[in-house]
Amino acid sequence: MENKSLKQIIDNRLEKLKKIRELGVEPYAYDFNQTHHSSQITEDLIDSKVNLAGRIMSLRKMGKASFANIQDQKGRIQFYIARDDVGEENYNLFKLIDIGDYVGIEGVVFKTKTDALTIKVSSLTILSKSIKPIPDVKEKDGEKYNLVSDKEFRYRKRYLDLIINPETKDNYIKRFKIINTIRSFLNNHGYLEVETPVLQPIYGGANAKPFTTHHNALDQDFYLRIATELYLKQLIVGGFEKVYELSKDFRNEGIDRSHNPEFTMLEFYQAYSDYNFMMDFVEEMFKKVVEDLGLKQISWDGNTINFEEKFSRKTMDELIKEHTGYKIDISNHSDVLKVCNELELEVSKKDSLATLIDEIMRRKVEPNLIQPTYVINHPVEISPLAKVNRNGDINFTERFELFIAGMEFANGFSELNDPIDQRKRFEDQSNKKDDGDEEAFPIDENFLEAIETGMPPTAGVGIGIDRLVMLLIDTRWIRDAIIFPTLKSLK
RNA sequence: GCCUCAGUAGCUCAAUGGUAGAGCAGUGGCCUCUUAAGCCAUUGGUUGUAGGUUCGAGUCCUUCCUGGGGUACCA
Repeated sequence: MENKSLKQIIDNRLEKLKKIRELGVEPYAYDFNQTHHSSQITEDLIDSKVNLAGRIMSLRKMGKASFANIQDQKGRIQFYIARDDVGEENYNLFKLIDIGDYVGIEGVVFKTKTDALTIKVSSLTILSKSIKPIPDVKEKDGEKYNLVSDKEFRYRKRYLDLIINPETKDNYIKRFKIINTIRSFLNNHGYLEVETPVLQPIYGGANAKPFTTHHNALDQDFYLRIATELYLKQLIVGGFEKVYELSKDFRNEGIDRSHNPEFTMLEFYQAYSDYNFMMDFVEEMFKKVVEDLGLKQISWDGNTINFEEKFSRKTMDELIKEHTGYKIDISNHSDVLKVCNELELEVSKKDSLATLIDEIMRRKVEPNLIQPTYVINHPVEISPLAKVNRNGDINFTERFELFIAGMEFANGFSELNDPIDQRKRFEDQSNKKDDGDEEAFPIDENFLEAIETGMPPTAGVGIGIDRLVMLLIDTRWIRDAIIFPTLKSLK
């Protein structure tokens, strides 16, 4: 509960609220005519009349005249208010203003003796009285004081983080711009944005533990989707040729620096194309996003990443050779096992070939893929929805994963459209599940029937949007990229 | 899930096991060019929670809660 100190502050503000009403003023206004934002106030506007609105961030009261700063979406601006300019009544209202209140000001732009662009107020309107105080951050010479250091505070009360920390706001503005850029890119290429069920009777399309829920009227359990893949492909079967869905997926797994239980995923599918086409397309999309942010290269966690060069494409055996020095036949289990042991990886000889390869990739290769790199042609066992290689090498698939700065950003493939093969792959997954693999997914008969009806050759891609945002705002923490991250409730 | 660190006023931080303190914010006063405004005065604490050790616990031990950092699963 609130303790005395906070209660005292709130009581004082409630008292002021009462006094404002006694002056015949409604402290929660209905509208305000904003003619300018703080960032638009320049020397060119000196002597011009302007109306601005925003939140009071600092106050310097000096008896019969005062300075204060307001913050709007674009930044901050100082205003000057003097009793002789606004009149006794309006100045008395101003005296009841606190840090955190929203106000509207009408006035004229001028420069103070210290050359600060300032609004000389002719009339002040209170727009919203703040009852609960915001942390008062002080700033001098770019140095900030009393900044809230508690990360938990910033995550639980993101609105305060946004008020206090301009760079937090900048990061989320970037996030939402990135998402808009991606939408425009896909729309401009003839894609249709679609919606598919969040509540799914059978989960699939990825290897992950799902959230489970229950529909009362149907008396049936549903899963929150872990991926949109199986529904989007049914739309391809239905005759849509280019579709995408940009939305939340849910995975009931651990929370850490780079994982949140709900996260934003983009999946898109294009009929009559293959993974080679999609690698070009994804590359173009990434370059467009980076360009729209006004960048040619980006720095992330101390690395400089260049988006001007063509993304390289390498198979797993090429990459393993490059990063470990071992030239191995990745279809030979005992060779791969031997290399795993020599690299001191924690594996057992019972592990499948695909697991062993994956282990080498994850430990020794992927963290070193700093510049944009497509890893291509994954083992069929870990790619149950991808077509096998057209060159006849049926143990490997036409699949790619895009790595940048050691993180995976995209996963795509030539979609498996052979219904007989697809059923067999599902049965293998289902057997793994029966053997206790919690993340293998169950057989989805609806999906198989759709494929049996006939799906055109198609390529599809999934892109983790939160990761992309992390890359572009240069953070290692997904909580800096997700505006309301999942937290445990306080008891 | 495991390991580890942390939690003191609205915010930032102090306090050898020995009376819980400061700055900012708040409140009252003075102040018509201030900008971490200034000057004077002043309010505000069950030290995350529940126990224990001790003459005495913010400090040592244990439980629980929440979070941070690792790590596992994973995107």
